[in-house]
Amino acid sequence: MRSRSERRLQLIDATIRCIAQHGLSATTMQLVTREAGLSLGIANLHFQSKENLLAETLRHVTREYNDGLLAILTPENSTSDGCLADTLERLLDFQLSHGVTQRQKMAVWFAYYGEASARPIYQKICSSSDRLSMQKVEELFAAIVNEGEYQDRDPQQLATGYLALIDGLWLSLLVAPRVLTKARGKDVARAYLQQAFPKHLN
Amino acid sequence: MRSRSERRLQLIDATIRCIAQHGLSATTMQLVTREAGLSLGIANLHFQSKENLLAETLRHVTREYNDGLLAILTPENSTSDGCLADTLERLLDFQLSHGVTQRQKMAVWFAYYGEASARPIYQKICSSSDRLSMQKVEELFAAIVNEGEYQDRDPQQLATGYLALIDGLWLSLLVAPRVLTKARGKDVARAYLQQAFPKHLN
DNA sequence: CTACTATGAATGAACGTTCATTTATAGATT
DNA sequence: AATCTATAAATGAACGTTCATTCATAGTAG
Repeated sequence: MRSRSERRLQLIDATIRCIAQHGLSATTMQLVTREAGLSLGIANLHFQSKENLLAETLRHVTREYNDGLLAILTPENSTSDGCLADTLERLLDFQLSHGVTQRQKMAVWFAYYGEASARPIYQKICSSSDRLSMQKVEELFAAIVNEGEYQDRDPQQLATGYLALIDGLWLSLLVAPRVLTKARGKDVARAYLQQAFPKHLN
Repeated sequence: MRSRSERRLQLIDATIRCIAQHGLSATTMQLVTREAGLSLGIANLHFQSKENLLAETLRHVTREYNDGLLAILTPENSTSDGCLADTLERLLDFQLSHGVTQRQKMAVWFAYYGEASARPIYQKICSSSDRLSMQKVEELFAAIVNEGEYQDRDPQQLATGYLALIDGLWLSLLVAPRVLTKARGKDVARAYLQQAFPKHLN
């Protein structure tokens, strides 16, 4: 017998693996609980319903990503480490790191995005996560624009473009990994940032 | 009584509406045939199975988009109209046009992308469509780089980045239309192209 | 003993698919 | 023109399956 939080995590991990392997629509309670090595009824005990389990799984993946992002983009970290150029570099490294771009995570991410337009709860989680990323990246870009005296650059527009670019690259990595490698994707994102902030990236 | 092709189109249209409204996983044969104003059995008569109906619907949406893209990017059109700058402008207009960015189409598109990693048939259709876009945009960019004597620019990298950016913008338009408007999205994409080809866009 | 965790057979709702039947259309026959 | 016949289109009740959920039962810890 395990604690409540341990079982919850165990089930969420199994859910992630099921979604990545079988897709969201083919993920059943049988599949999830078997993947977790537990009995069928256990998921309803800890999550009440499948709908809730799926929402909690999305929250888990989202939180994991946001925590990683905040670790880089919270002011105390980005200033204590020194220059903004380093923060920019670390942001790029993180967003195209192995942990973030592994198939399992991306498959889960986009599975929920695909259903988001029809499910308010998914839409809410996804959009509030996006809003956070946008805010933090915009702050960073604004600071860089200020420091580098990049006139005629709009930090908000650059942030919108950068985050859209990252999303698009993730999608390509997921759907056509043969065509686009992670290294190449990183080059593309880096080129975008170099064009935007030539003094801060080389 | 209608012809085979008419009924097929009628059912595909109804499927698109159902996916946009209820999501892919909640799209049932009941829902689709009722939306089309027809009886339950009719979809199996014309498409054999639900799986096939869904695949044909994806093919339909994909073909529609590709046709629009090819109308702009086939050599005879882009040269007959004159300069490459116009072609670039028309590409941008098309990809952020009302027809392409309407919620219904984008919702369908990303619903399938979300399931693509688990369903080979979806993956195949999506990735082959992506490959076509990539090829055509790369050709255009290569011609522009040549014409504008943009040294140190890699057409393939620029095309990868541009298409990823467009995908990411579509995703934002779908998930958070309040945050990103179509006009703003177009500005962002235009800014990318301006940075890449300053002589060809103003 | 009490309270919590875990199991998995049982349940009923919902689903895709089938098929006997009905309806509509077009060509042939008178 | 009118009637018959052949073919295809369309219907929806019925079927078997799968699914999420429930719950009686068993196990475990304090």
